[in-house]
Amino acid sequence: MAKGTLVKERDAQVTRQRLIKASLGLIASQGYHSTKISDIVRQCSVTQATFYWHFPSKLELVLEILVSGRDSLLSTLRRGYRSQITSVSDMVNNSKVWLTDLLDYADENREFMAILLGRGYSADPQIDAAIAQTRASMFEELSLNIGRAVQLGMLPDTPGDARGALVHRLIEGTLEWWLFGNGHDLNHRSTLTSDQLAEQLVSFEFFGLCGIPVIQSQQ
Amino acid sequence: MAKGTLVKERDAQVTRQRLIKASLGLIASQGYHSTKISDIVRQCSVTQATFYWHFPSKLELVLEILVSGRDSLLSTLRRGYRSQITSVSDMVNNSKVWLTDLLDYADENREFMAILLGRGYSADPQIDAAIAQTRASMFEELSLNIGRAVQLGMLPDTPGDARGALVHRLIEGTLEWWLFGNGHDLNHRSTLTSDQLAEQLVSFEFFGLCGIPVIQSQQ
Amino acid sequence: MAKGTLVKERDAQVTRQRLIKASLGLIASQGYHSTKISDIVRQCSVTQATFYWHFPSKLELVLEILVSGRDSLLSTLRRGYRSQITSVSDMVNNSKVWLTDLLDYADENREFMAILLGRGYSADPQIDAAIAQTRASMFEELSLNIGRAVQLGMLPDTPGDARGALVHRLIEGTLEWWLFGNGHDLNHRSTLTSDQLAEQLVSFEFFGLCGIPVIQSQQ
Amino acid sequence: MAKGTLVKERDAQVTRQRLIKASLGLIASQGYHSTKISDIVRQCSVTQATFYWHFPSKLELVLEILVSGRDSLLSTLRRGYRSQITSVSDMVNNSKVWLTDLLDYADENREFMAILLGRGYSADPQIDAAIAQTRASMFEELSLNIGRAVQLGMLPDTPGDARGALVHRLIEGTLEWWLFGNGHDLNHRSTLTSDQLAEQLVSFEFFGLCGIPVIQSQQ
DNA sequence: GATGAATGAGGTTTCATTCAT
DNA sequence: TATGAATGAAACCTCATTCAT
Repeated sequence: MAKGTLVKERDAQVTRQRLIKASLGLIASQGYHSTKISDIVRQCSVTQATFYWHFPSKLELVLEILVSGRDSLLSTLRRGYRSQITSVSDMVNNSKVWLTDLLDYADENREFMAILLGRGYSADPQIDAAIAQTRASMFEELSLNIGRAVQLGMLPDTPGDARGALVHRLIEGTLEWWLFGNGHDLNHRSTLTSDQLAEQLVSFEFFGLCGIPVIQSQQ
Repeated sequence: MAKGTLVKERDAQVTRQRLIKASLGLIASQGYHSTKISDIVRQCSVTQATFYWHFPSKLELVLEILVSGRDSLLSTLRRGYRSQITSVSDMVNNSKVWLTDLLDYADENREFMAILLGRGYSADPQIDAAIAQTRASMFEELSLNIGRAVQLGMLPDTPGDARGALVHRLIEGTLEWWLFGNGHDLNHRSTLTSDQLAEQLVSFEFFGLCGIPVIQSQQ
Repeated sequence: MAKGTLVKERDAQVTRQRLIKASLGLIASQGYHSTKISDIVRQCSVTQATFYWHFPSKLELVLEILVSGRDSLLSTLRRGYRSQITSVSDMVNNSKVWLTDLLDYADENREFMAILLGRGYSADPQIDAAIAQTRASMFEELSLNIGRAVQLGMLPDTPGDARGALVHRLIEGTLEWWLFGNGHDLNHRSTLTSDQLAEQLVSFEFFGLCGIPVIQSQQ
Repeated sequence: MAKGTLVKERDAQVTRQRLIKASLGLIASQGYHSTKISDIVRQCSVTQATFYWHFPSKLELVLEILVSGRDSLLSTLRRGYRSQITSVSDMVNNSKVWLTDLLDYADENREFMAILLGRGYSADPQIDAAIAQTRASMFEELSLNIGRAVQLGMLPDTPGDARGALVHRLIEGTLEWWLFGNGHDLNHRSTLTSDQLAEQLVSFEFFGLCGIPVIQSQQ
C-alpha cells in the first residue's frame, strides 16, 4: 500500500508538473486569455477534468505559477547581496556580478520572465496585481544596491531624484530586450553573453554614454 | 437632400469617433480581450450592429487605432529633429528638447501610450505586430540621434555595442513609469514635470549615476 | 421604421413567450435541475444564445415566472373577497365560491401550480424562497376568511389553536390532489368538477367527517 | 484471519451507515440534485471511490434509503391498528392514538420525512415513483381506518366521495407543517406536542371548524 | 445610418463514475 | 476495503458577428 501510494503520488506530481509547464509555455507565448484549458490539456494528453482535479481554476494555476516564480527569482537576487562595500569600483564590480546572476536566472526561466515582463498584462486584476507585486520586489532589491551607494557617499542624494526608477527601468527593459529582442520572441537569442551585457549595463549605469568604461582599466 | 446627406455623414463621423474614443479608453484600462463590443457600444449608447456598420471587426478597429496613433507619434518625434549639431552640450540640449516633446506628447495621449507600452500585448498576433512595429519606429528615431553623435566622434563606436538598445529601453521604461507609475495606473500623475524628467534622463543617459550633472551648471 | 420596429418587437415578444411557456412546461414536469436550457430552446427551435438574449439566466427566468404567477394568483384570490358576512351559511357559501375560484384558476394554470405545490422545491435557495413566499401569501388570504369567522363569533377562538394551519394544509393538499392525483401527474383529470370539490371541501372544513352536509339541504 | 475479516466487515458496515446518514441529512436539507457525491464523502472523510464501493450509484443509494424508510414507517403505522371498534368515540380515540404514533415517528425521522414530503421531488423519475408509492401506502393505512368507520355505518358512504383524499391531504399537510413550519426548515420545532396536535387534528377531522370538540369532554 | 433580434462557435467549469493500485 | 487520479459527457454562459427591417 505504501509503495502503491507513493507511485501514484509521483505520477500525480508528474502530471501536475506537466500541466504547469504546458501552461507556462502557452501563456508565455500567447498570453493568458488566448491560452485555453483545452490547449493546455491537449499538450499533456489528459482531459479537462484532470486539469480541474489538479487546479481549482485557470486563474489559480496562473497565480500559483507567479508566486512560485517570484519566490525563486527573489531568492536568486538575494543570493548576490554583499554588505561589505568600500569603494566605487567595489560597487561597480558587485553590481556586475549581481546583474550577471539576474540575467542567467532570467535566461533559465525565459517563460516566466516573458509573463512577468509583458505577456499576460491586463489579463485579470488578480494577475496584474501579482505581477506588479513581483516587479516591485525586484525593484526593492535593486534599490538596496543603489541605496548603499548613496549611503556611502558615492552618489549624490538629491531629493526629487528619479534615478532609482531610471535604473530600474533601464535594467528591466534591457533584460527584456536581451531575452526576447524587440519583438517579444520567446526563441530569440542575443549575440551577447550575460557577462558581456552586464558589463555594458554597469558601465552605462554608472558613467552614461559619455563615460569612459573605467572598470576594465581598473581591473 | 445633398445637405441632409452631408449632415448625416457628419453625424456618422461623430458616432465613429465616439466609438474609437470609447474603445481606446476601455482597451487602455482593461486590455483587448477584456474589452467587449458590448462595453464599447453601451458607453456610446448605440447598438452592436452600429459598431459593425462603422468597423469591420473588433480587430480592425484596434489596428486602425494603432496605425493612426503611430502616425501622430512619429510626426511628433520628427518635428524635433535638428541636423546641425557640433558639440556635446549641443547634443545634450537637443536631446533634452526632443525628450520633452516626447513626454508631452505621451502625456496628451496617455491611453494610446498605455496600449503601446503594455496593455494589449499578447492580445492577438496582428496587434502585437502593429505594436512592435510602432516601437521599432520610435527606436529608429532615437538611433538617428545617437547615430549622429557617433558620427561626430562624440561617442565611441564599438562593435557589439548595445548602447542603442540600452538608451531605447531606458527611455521607454522611464516614459512608462512617468505616465503610469509602477502599477499601470492610467490616472497616475508624476510629481515631476516633463521638463524635470527630461533633464534627469539626459543627465543619466550621457553621464550615468556617477556623472557630473553638467547641464544644470551650464544653464 | 416605426412599423418595422413594431413588427420586430412583436416577434421578440412571441419568442420570449414561447421560451417562458416551454420552460414552464418542462420545469413543471421535470423540475428545475432536470430542465436544461438546451431542452427549452430545442422546443422553441432557437439557439441557446437567443435564450440569453431574452433572459439573464435560467434562475432569473424562473424567478420571473414565479413572480408573475404569484401576482395573477393573488389577484384572483382577492377578487373573491366579500366583506359583508352575517351568518354561518353566508360564510359557508362565500367560502365555497372562493374555493371554486381558486380551483378554476389552478386548473387553468396547472403548470404554475405544479411548480408552486411541489416540483422544483429545493431547486435553489432563491427559488425556494419565492415559492415559500407565494404560499405564505395564499395562506394570508385564507386567514382573512377564517379570521372574519372568528371575529363574528362563529368559530371558537382558542389560543394555541392550529386550525388556521389545518385549513391551509387541507386546501393546499386537496388542491394538489385534485390537479395531479396522487402521482404528480400533470395530465391527470379529476372526476370531480371544481364546484363539486369545493362543496365537499367546505362541508369538511366546517363540519368534519361526522358533520351533516348542511349546505346541500340549504340550497 | 477469520476474526480480522469480521472486524473488517463490521468496519465496512460502519462506513456504509455513515454514508447513508450523511446522504440522508444532505438530501433532506438541499435536495437530491444539489447534494453531490463529493459533499457526502467529505462529511464522512472517505473518497468518492469508497462511495462507489458501497453503492452502485447515487440513485441506488437514495432508492435504498427510501425503501428502508418506507418499511419502518409502515411497520409503525401498522402497529397502531385495532380491529375492535364499536362506537364513534372509540374510533375518534383510536385515531388519535394512531396519529400520535405517526407524529412521533415522523419527529424521530425528520430527515426521511423531509424527503418524503417535499425535498427531492422531481429529482428523478425513479425517485418520484418510490416516494409516490410510499405515500400511497400511507394513504392505504389511513383508508383502513376510515373504511372501518364506513363499514360500521358511522360515516355516510356516498359514491364520488373525496373525503378519503381530504383526510389524507389534511394529515400529510399538517404533518409537514408541524415538522418543518411553513418554510421547509429542517430545524423547526413546533410549539405543539404530538399529543396536542393529534387532538386538534382528530377534532377537526371528525367535526370540522364548527364542530364541538367532543373528545375533551369525553375524557 | 441604425436597430432589435438571433446565431454559432467555443469557453470554463461541474459531476457522476471508473480504474489501477 | 479503500485510495488517488483520471475520465466523459454535458451544463451554463459569453461574445463577436450577422441579418432583416
